[in-house]
Amino acid sequence: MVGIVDVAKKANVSTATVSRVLSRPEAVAEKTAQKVLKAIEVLNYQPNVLARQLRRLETKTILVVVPDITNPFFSKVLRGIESVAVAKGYQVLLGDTGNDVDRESSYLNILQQKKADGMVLLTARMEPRAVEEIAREFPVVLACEYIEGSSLPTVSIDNISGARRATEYLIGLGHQRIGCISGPLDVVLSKDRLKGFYQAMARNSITVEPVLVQEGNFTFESGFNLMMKFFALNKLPTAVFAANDEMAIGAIKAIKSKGLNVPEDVSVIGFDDLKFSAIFEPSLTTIAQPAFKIGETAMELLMKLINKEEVMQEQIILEDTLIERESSARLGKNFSHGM
Amino acid sequence: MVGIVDVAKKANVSTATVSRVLSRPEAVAEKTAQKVLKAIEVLNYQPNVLARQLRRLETKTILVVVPDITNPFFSKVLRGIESVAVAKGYQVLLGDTGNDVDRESSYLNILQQKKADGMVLLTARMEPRAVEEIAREFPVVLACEYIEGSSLPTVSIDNISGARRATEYLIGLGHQRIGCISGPLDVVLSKDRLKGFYQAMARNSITVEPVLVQEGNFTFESGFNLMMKFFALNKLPTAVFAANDEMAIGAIKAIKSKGLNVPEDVSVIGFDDLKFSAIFEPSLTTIAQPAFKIGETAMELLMKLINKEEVMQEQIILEDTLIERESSARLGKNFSHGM
DNA sequence: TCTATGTCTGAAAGCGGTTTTACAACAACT
DNA sequence: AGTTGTTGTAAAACCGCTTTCAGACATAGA
Repeated sequence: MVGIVDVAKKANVSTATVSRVLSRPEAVAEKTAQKVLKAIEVLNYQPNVLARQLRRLETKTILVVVPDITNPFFSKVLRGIESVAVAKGYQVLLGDTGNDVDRESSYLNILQQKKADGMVLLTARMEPRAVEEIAREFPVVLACEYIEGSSLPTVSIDNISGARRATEYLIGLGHQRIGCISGPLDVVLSKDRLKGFYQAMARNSITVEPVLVQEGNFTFESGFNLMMKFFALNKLPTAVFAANDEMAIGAIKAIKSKGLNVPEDVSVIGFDDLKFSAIFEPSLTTIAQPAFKIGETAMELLMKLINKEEVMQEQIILEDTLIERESSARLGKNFSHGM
Repeated sequence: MVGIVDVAKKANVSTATVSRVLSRPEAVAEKTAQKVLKAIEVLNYQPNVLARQLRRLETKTILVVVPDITNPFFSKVLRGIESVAVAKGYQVLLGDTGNDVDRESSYLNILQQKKADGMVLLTARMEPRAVEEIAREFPVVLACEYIEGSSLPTVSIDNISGARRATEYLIGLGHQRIGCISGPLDVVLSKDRLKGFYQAMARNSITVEPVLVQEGNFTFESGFNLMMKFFALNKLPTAVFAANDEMAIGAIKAIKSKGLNVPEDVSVIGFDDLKFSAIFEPSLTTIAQPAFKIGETAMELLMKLINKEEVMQEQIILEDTLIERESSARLGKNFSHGM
């Protein structure tokens, strides 16, 4: 291992000078710098980052905790985070929890052990208190999710209004018997989307039949099964709001499996706008989240926290968009197949 | 910051003793250990990992370089890696290259700077020489891809035989005019799949029409466009082998857009077995790669290299599987719609 | 010529642990 | 009692780099 002392020796200067050439070249004479640079070149010297970090007490690394990296929505957010991280000279340490709360909180240690300068959480199911405590001491930002009643820095869309918009869109198409396949209700984000659904129904004075609201877990399978449940209960809605695209697609498959058509017999709307949602047939009407942008924004916010910059706004809400595609249609519309 | 000296002072021992209590408790008297433990407890002492790493010259971190984390195939491999990493007390640093060769090689520095103990590459488009050089000095394993003519540790399936099997499956269904939509040919993996395609054709003495072999880039769009090209050239094959599922689905969409049906008019087979491939309609016949297992195996291999264990086999080939679904059928089969 | 000012550089003290070395204390043997 | 061996602890060196502090030297001004 070639170290800074080797370079110093070779260039006939002190280690301090070598260090300065690397970090503040303007503070050292041109001629000396040349000598040092050459020695570095010849010896192929690579500074040991660990030592530098220990000295500076910073890691240039941030931790991202994800509930499921396999989920394309999260990986897109992650990419947004990564893109600005790299641009700012940071690396990202990945923590995939596999939707496991214990593993989620175990990642807090990494921060405490100074292995990362900050953290962005894409999931927040652990003890709110634990997160808040950590956040007091280290830079933390929540993305996508937030913690109820806490004012931690957060970047997300407004899930309530998004879900409300989705539901009102269906109502606008004439639907009244609208089913809802929600996400797991221990997640704030799911609660919000459900809340938005109820709000839309209430605003339009439509009574919600309790049995038409079912709790899923964001997987394709749960979407499929819960739609089948509607069939089994003989409570077929004319439209379904699913709290994410994967479940929406599951629901559509269930409808098709019963020989019915989407949107002719049942309209379906999802949430997230996965790439695949545009490809699926029928293509899925959905609420698009700016996933990449959420990631970017969250990372930018985190950078500001790390650099102790003035932050005027710690709760950032990004815009979602309703994307109309084939899976939704006006109630009772007379479909003329084949043009 | 409470440090080891504070603990030592509190417990009335030296810092060395505190350190020993933490790393080799058997080397210190029971009574002393108790005192120390209590002091640690009271002060809520957290050892500074950076300092430890600097001294031990290890990071307990591995670097994973991925071409595109958004691609569900890679994220699944990544998950496999992560699962064994966590089990062994390692963290994973993520490097997403966005398919950019420069960023790919820039990640090599992380290793040289000792920010990671080892690396697994899910992409290897950079200078083979650069990789080999790094691999001489640090533990490196390639997963999914490999480098031609090099004997670096590798975990993957046999892409040649996989592609051959896919093609021969189509041939077995009676197809002769088989089109191939390959991956980008600067990637070994793509070359191999193409090679497998040619092998299958040659073994069965079928002449390949050059125009029926087109180079895509693994995206849905390229699959769609190249299939459209077949139409435009008036060279419609009766079956198509696409080098991955995304392109296969793109091709199917193109076929459908022309008013033809899959598999009635054209059979399509893909490669990877994405989750979505089973959901898409028609569900996709494909070659399944054990993505998670590739990740696990690669990480296990890397662990052995890091621990300088004896490794009997450095090139590991895992089994792929042909999954028959709806997108492929016997040539000229008389389809009876509606059962 | 002598002092003031400024520019460069080197020595040394950390950063916060781990590990080696040395030694003290005590038990067990001749 | 004197020697040897064992065990537990403290002191100090070390990991490799950064940064402060002060000294050396050169140039400019008095």
